[in-house]
Amino acid sequence: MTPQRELIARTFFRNKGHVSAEDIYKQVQKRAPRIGFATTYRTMKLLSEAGVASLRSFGDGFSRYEPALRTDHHDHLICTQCGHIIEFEDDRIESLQKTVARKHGFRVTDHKLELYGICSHCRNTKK
Amino acid sequence: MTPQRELIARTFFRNKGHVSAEDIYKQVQKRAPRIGFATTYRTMKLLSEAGVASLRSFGDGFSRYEPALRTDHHDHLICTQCGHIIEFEDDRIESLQKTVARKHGFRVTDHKLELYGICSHCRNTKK
DNA sequence: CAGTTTAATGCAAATGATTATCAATGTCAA
DNA sequence: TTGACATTGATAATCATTTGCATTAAACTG
Repeated sequence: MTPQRELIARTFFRNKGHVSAEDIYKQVQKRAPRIGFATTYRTMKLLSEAGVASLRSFGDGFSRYEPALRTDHHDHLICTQCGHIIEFEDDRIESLQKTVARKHGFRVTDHKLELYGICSHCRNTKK
Repeated sequence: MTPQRELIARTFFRNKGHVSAEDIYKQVQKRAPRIGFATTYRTMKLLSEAGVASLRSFGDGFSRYEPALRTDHHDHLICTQCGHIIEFEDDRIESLQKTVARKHGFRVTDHKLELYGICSHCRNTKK
């Protein structure tokens, strides 16, 4: 554990998740401009391999990280208008997923559920 | 509609879906080696914009296309070992998704559910 | 401590998927 | 046929991410 890794990790956890490597890099830059993006990427990969961050790629060009410490499984509602992401959790969906997977002989290790749509805010302030 | 576009489209539909642009390019190459990948990418984008193909990006580096003609909504089970992808459909999950989204004030336009795990085949043939 | 091994940094260049550029070619209507 | 216009295909450009490598710093060793 080096100073730069510590700063990067702290910066990462300060966020609410869904952070891109570049986001983290920019934030880190403000505090320590000498840290290169290579180190940021490397550290995020380390955190990811250590199981403390998990990689998630939404449809846009680049990959995002979020803390993997939490025990709850959360999924995402993504507004296609303003890009806002909110998390949700639904045990009934979770258990149905397991059922479906079992039916197909799968042992599920992870899952990803994303609902794309228009959030209430955008719907109200639209045209 | 040009000959190369027709070939690319035909090739695309011959597949079962979840095809990457490069997959299509390679297949097209066998029949018409003079077609460049630029045309393949362009045509796939056209098909996608025309609503006849839909873009889907799983976690791996590149984007996949699948036919969008079907009326049913299907989701994916992805084996993290052999990469095999099978589709499934579950109305109960669908309706729960709508419920959850409504609760958060979202109007859902699309969704994506991916379950990652080990398929039965890989589980049986493993060490 | 001094010296040596080792790992981590940061810059720049490499990568890999995708997109844009552009000259050459094809299409088609007048 | 001629010109207007879209499409092609080869290549160069992009953009996020990786990697190579020389430099620096930390961690042992005696």
